[in-house]
This record gives sequence, C-alpha cells and structure tokens, in this order.
Amino acid sequence: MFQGEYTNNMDEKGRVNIPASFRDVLQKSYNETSIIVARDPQNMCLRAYPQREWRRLLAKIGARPSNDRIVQAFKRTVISSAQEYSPDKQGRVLIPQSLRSYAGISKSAVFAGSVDTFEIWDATAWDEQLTASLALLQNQDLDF
Amino acid sequence: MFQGEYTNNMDEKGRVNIPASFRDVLQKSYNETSIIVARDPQNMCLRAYPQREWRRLLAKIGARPSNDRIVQAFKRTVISSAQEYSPDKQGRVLIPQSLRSYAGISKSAVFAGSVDTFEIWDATAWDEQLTASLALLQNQDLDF
DNA sequence: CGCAGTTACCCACCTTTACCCACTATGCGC
DNA sequence: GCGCATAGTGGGTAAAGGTGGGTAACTGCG
Repeated sequence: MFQGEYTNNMDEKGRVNIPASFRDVLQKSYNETSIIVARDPQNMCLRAYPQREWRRLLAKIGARPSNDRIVQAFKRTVISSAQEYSPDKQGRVLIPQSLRSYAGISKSAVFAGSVDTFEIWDATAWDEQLTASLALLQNQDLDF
Repeated sequence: MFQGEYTNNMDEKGRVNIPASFRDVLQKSYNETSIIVARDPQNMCLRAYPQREWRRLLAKIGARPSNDRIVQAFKRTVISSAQEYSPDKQGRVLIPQSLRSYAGISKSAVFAGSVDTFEIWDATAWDEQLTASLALLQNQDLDF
C-alpha cells in the first residue's frame, strides 16, 4: 500500500526518482516494476497506477456506455495521456512534456501515497492544495 | 492497444510522422503496416484504423438498413473520406488537403491513442477540447 | 506528346531518449 | 565517531525517433 509523502527533484532531462518505498511496494505487493502514469482529471496532478490497478480502472470504464459524455471526456483526458514507464537502473522515469506541463512540475516534485495509487504534484501546487484541504477540514465535525 | 499522446510536426509537403509506438502496436498486435484514415464525424479530428478495426466498422454499418438516414450520412462523411496510407521509410504519411483542412491541422499535430484506433488533432484544437473535457469532469462525482 | 505539379522514395542531419557509470548525501549499526 | 549500505543526483554516450530536403517517377492537363 502506497503511503507517505516524498519530495524529489526533477533534473534538466525531465527525469524524477520514484521514491524507493513506492518501488518496494510495487515490487512486493504487485510483483511489477513499471507503472502507468496519467492525468488526474480532478486535480492538477498526475496519478501513477500499478498495471493491475490500471486494468481495474479500464474495466470499470469499459462497463459503462461508451456514448456517455463523461466517459468520453474521461477517455480523452485520462486514457489518452496514459503511458507505461519502467524506471531506469537508478529508479527514475522520464515524464513527458505534456504531462509535466499539465501538473505544472518545474523542478521539485512531491510524491504522495494514495493507498493503491500515488500522486505526483509540483511542490508549490502541493503546498497550496494541502493548506486548502486543511482549511476545509478545520471546522468539520469528523467522526473518525 | 493504442495509448499515450504525442505531438509531431507536419512539414511543408503535408507529411506527418506516425509515432513509433503506434507503428509498433500496428505491427505487433495487428501484423499490418498501413492504416485507414478517415474523418471523425463527432469531433474535428481524424481517426486512424488498423484494417481489421476498419472492417469491423464496415460490418457494423452493413448490418443496418441502407436507407437509414443516419447510415447514409455516415457513409457520406466517413466512408467517402477514408483512404489507406502506408508510411514511408521514415514512418510518415501524407495527409491529403481535404482531411487536413477538416481537422484544421496547420503544423503541429497531436496523436492521441484511443485503445483500438487513434485520433489526429490540430494541436490548438486538441488543447481546447482537452480543457473543455477537464471542465466537464471537474465537478463530477466519479466513482472510478 | 510534352510540360507542370504532385507524390513517392531515398539520404542525411539533428534532437531526444535510453542506458550506463560515477558521485554525493543520508541513515543505521558497530 | 566511523564505515557501510541505500537513496538520490548529475552527466556521458550510443541508439532511436523525428525532421528537412533532393531527385526520380507518376499523373493530369494543355
């Protein structure tokens, strides 16, 4: 299970190191090495899936009527952007320009575990969204 | 399966490079080299089919009554524009003027994978449609 | 039948990516 | 505190992907 928050730097070539703990989870819980990276349509960030989780997502989409506007929009934004990446010997992947600019990642990238996937944020965008999330929870009556 | 998003430039002769990964899929999954390119009637873009997928489409059309107005419209717009193209040694195809102007492709073209076909967009048109799709998804309660 | 415009084919260059090696920083055990 | 292992960073090099352009064949038209 992916959890925890890590900050790694992207170099001039556009490569970022996947946190070692995430690579461990991928290896031990999923027995995989490569990941699928795609846009997250609801946040300005990227989302990384193990193949197994990605296939589950595809199956869910496939079960819906293909002429549904939401489904079409989802395919456009998410499926089309998705690509498989296998880390190099040092555990890094090259994030393509289109995804980089979508998430606004310039240099510092934040990896945030999200149970069965993990998110990749630009560091400053992550900070903003974090304070916003905290403000939202501030006056809530949480029963957990 | 065609997935991922690539941007290639069209030269003055009207040639564009088919992304290498799409050519690989065509070769490995379909054992074909050439593609069928036709208008996409529902979007301002072109759609490229492996022959096998194209024949499936034709079969679906053929199964419908030929005096159906929708079928007739579909034949006039899609079937009539369809043509087979085989990439040159460098992996490029020449997009004819009629299709180019339909999709509004001037220079920068985006190739977007769509599982068993792929779409070809003008770069700015792609951006517009992408932001529109994102806006649609923004406040949706997606359970996938 | 010749000519002009277009298409197909080929060659060469340039940019990007993949792969590898080496270095630095951090944390843990002794 | 010292040394080793592991994580993360920087950069060189070879191959692949993408781009530009020249020349020959082909087609349509006068």
